[in-house]
Amino acid sequence: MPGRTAVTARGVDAIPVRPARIQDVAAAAGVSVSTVSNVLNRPERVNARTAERVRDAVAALDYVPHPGAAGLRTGHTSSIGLVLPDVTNSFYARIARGAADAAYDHGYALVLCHSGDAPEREQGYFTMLVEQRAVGAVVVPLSADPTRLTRLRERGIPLVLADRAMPAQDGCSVSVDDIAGGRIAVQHLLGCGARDIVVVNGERSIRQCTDRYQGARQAVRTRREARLGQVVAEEMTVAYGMEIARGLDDLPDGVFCTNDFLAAGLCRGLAERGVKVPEDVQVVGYGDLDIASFVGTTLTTVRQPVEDLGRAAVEMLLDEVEARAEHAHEARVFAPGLVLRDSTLSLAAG
Amino acid sequence: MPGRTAVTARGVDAIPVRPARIQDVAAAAGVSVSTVSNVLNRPERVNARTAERVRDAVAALDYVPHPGAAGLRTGHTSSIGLVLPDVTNSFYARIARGAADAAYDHGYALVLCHSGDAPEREQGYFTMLVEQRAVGAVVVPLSADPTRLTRLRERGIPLVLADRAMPAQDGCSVSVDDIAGGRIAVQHLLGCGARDIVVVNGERSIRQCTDRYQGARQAVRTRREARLGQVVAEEMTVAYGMEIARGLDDLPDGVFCTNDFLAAGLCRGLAERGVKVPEDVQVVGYGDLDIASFVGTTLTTVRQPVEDLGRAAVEMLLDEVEARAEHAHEARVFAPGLVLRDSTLSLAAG
DNA sequence: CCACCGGCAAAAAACGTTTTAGTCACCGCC
DNA sequence: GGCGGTGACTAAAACGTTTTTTGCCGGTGG
Repeated sequence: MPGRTAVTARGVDAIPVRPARIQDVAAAAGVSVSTVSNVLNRPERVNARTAERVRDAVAALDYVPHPGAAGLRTGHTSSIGLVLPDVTNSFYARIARGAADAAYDHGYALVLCHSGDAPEREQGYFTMLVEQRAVGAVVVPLSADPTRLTRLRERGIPLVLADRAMPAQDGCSVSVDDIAGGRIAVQHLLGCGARDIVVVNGERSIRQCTDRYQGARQAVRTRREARLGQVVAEEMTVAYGMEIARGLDDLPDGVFCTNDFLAAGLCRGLAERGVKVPEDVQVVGYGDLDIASFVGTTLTTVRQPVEDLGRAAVEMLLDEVEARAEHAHEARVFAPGLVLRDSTLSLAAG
Repeated sequence: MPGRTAVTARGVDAIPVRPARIQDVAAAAGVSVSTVSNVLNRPERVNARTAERVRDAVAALDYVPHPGAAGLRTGHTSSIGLVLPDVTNSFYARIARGAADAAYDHGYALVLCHSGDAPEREQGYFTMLVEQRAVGAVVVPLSADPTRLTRLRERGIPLVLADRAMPAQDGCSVSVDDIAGGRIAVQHLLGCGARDIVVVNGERSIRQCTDRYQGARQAVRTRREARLGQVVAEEMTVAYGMEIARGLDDLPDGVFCTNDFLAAGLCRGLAERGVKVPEDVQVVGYGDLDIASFVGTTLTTVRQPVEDLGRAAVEMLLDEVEARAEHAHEARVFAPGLVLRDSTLSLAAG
């Protein structure tokens, strides 16, 4: 799709005014270059009156330091990488938002690396980050294989893994507690009176899926009379959710879908069969995607503090970058929460 | 939500091996520093055999040039800014993806600036970009007021506006042709047999909304017997879509909602009233959000080539950066397309 | 009166490149 | 044999900072 061009015009660029150097500021303030630098970086070392004069000059000339030059001298830049599979996926987008917020607060630039499910591109970004002398990176790696990350590691670029566990001696990581998530989901179903519960799950090979199921089992064990079943969908999509709804033989009274797409599909499938949600079957989803509040009967679901993940990742990274010696690696795990909507009876909360 | 810490460990960082400098390469290859530089930047100037030797040394030492130092000398970096209101919004996320792809292809780093609807933060990012000496920026500005962008402009940082028109003499811009979008949406309704059509629109102050309505009018004018009405929603949300469905007095036979949220809500509201989509009323949405394929009856909608927007923006920006003198500003407009789903009868396509 | 010190400020040496202006050897030509 | 040219390389000067070292000056304790 080449697009059409509406209007064009020669670029009449303004005269590109050369930005002020530190030297100019020094001259304007009648001090030496080093004094200016000191005012900017260690104000306590310089006399208040002089500092004042220098600051005036800075303002007058609209001086901004050249980070390249500074980085050259100090050996570190102020940019960090964020590499993730797909910005378009709302889960990762939320991580990105959290990371962007934190980076902004700390004055770092966040360079967005969209690996797009292509391992070679992920690798390409890694080398770009070492080229750029990025000071660290938050990464949601494409595969669990940790050797892929060695290139960064051995170049001395600190890493924080997001949404993937990491042996804590290797570095920091942030993730959501999926066991707890599964537990609160099923606890809620039990609290709403459900006793015959089915987990509609994704592939067993996905860590998140087995964790959520494990949490569900923990919850069920607390109730003598409750039973737990499981159905595994090939893919975690709306379509498979519908299919599973059609295939359910004896209807359970509660269903925990380990993702909101499955849950949405399931609800639709049940509706087609004339089964009412939540009167006949109560449903809990997982993820609190946009879709959860849009489907026919809005979904009770488990919400993950994803922005917090991104934010924490950046902050842990910067701690490592700035503290260096005293930094202790940490695998921080966040607690999910429950969002109550129409697909459960909500007799009890939690 | 503080999160809990599972495991911690002292950071046993690998000895931070100082990266090789160009000087080391020169020594290893037995040539001067400038020769190495020439091999890397203007290979034609140096003897093939020498170049070979240098390249071997580069590989052996795993040398990567220091962009800060290079930028210091050459005066330009290789990073560009992408500032947008919200990465989490799928429209902007798709722009980001396109931009990231293009930036990656051209070897530029894309720094993500999430302005989050806060004008002062947007401004903060602008100054960050000039500090960082970014070579240019793609921006989806928060407000139409162009004076906000002057800070970048007068610092000589080229800009490409995305999703907002811009006088072409001031710079490049990319956008989607919303008039065409409105037209094809309503043309489709007409083609499906609808004659009494209502546009469910957003605030008149939003350029996109008035454009889409204008397109709708154009389409209707081609049919003598067709009539067009308009309802304006306070906000373009699912909730308002439902409300409007409830309030419709004499049902039209076709509805064009200028965004998919409205359309989804409308469908739900109609269903509550027992009105069948598409048998009684045909509905077309706009935007092809995820939601469009999830709602009860999946939505026929207008799809915008958003990734192309992002990609084109970056490419136009880099053209301006690299060509400078010969660059001609351009306001590129992309054509939307129609996605056929269940909410229209699809007697005719397009 | 001297040595020393503390508080400021300035000079100068990096940091890792790119690029300009050579240097040098060699060649062909009158 | 001198002379201009050319091809291949190098020395050295930037680029804009930060940081270490040095220097100055007035005050203070001995």
